[in-house]
Amino acid sequence: MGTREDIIAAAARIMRDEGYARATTKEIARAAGYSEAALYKHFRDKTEIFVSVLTERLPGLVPLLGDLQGRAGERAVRDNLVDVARTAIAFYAESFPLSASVFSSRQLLAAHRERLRELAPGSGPDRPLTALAAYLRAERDGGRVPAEVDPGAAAALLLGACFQQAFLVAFTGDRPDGDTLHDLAADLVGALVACW
Amino acid sequence: MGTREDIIAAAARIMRDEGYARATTKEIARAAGYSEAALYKHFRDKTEIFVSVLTERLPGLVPLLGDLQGRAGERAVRDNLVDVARTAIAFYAESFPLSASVFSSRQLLAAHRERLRELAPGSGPDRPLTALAAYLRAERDGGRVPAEVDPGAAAALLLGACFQQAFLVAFTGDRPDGDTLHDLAADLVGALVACW
DNA sequence: GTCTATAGGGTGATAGAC
DNA sequence: GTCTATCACCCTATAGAC
Repeated sequence: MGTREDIIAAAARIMRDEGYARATTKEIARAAGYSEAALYKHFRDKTEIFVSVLTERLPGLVPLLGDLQGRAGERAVRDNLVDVARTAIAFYAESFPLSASVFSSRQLLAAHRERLRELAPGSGPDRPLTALAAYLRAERDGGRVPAEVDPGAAAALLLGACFQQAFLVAFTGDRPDGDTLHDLAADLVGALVACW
Repeated sequence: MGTREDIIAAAARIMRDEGYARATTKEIARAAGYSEAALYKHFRDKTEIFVSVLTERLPGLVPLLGDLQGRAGERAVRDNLVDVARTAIAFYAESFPLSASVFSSRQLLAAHRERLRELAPGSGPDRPLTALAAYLRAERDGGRVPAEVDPGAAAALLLGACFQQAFLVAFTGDRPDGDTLHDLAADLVGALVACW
């Protein structure tokens, strides 16, 4: 692991555990085992460190969704959706505190938005939504989902619910155990596909 | 408007427009037209100002939901839900940047959570969810919603989707016009109640 | 209740040696 | 590439006069 990666890893850990406000260059440098000056040899400024954490360290929800689309038709749609919901809640719960920090300053928000578009076009926060909608469309074309279903709206309902549940988890601070998580995911999917 | 209200109003404006990081005591005092010292005559510390903004200035989504429950049966459930969705998206879009700021520091998050429970018990971020679920239960008891519907899950789907859409709006920075908002709300509700 | 002034501590970022 | 040392600034909170 190179210096740059050390720094990003340290920054990610501090931001997650202590909050963005505590993630000063001094703290990051100390945790990474380098001097503050070293930070500035690898990153233009502090914002660049933060944006790098966000774009390079977040675990992917998108990969799961991508796989899913290619395998449309292999398993029951309902089971696939429960998997998606479970993964999404866990993913959002982990990434929420970090993503939310972006809103602590307009400048930071703008920088992040800009950076995201420049180095990973089309991988913004709406990416999971479009990926899930594409999967549902594929299943619908395969006749395994009723023709009347609106893939975009259905994806928005399911992932939106996961997003908010994750917010609640992050806010209250207690993470649900595996069973609770599964039940929650199953209930949401159940309500969504009630009459499919 | 008293001094205290002036301060809260100024703080709210700065936090919304500039982000929490920019909302320093100096800025707030300047914008409110008072000295920094005056802030500390009305609030114990800066956290108390922030929490006051959050609990006293956010427009109410809950009132609408409360009214709704009392009037179950008067209008088509679907129309009521579209109203709820529209209001919820607007509400969440406005409050998201502020609420998100809570995550900038663990200490702030803890303080806010604590304060919320102490001065408005049961009005946490899950309040709209329980209120909407109660409304749906009332309609279900009245036979206007199928017996198989899970009110809690349905509420989580609809409000969750609104929450995430609001996040996307806040993230990209462009707010949708009234028509777009209405269409979005109608699509979400349509997908939810497709077979009710 | 409000002010001015300041304490006391942190901050991001840079210079220059190795 | 990394270090030590430091700058210039900004932050929250308080003291004391009016």
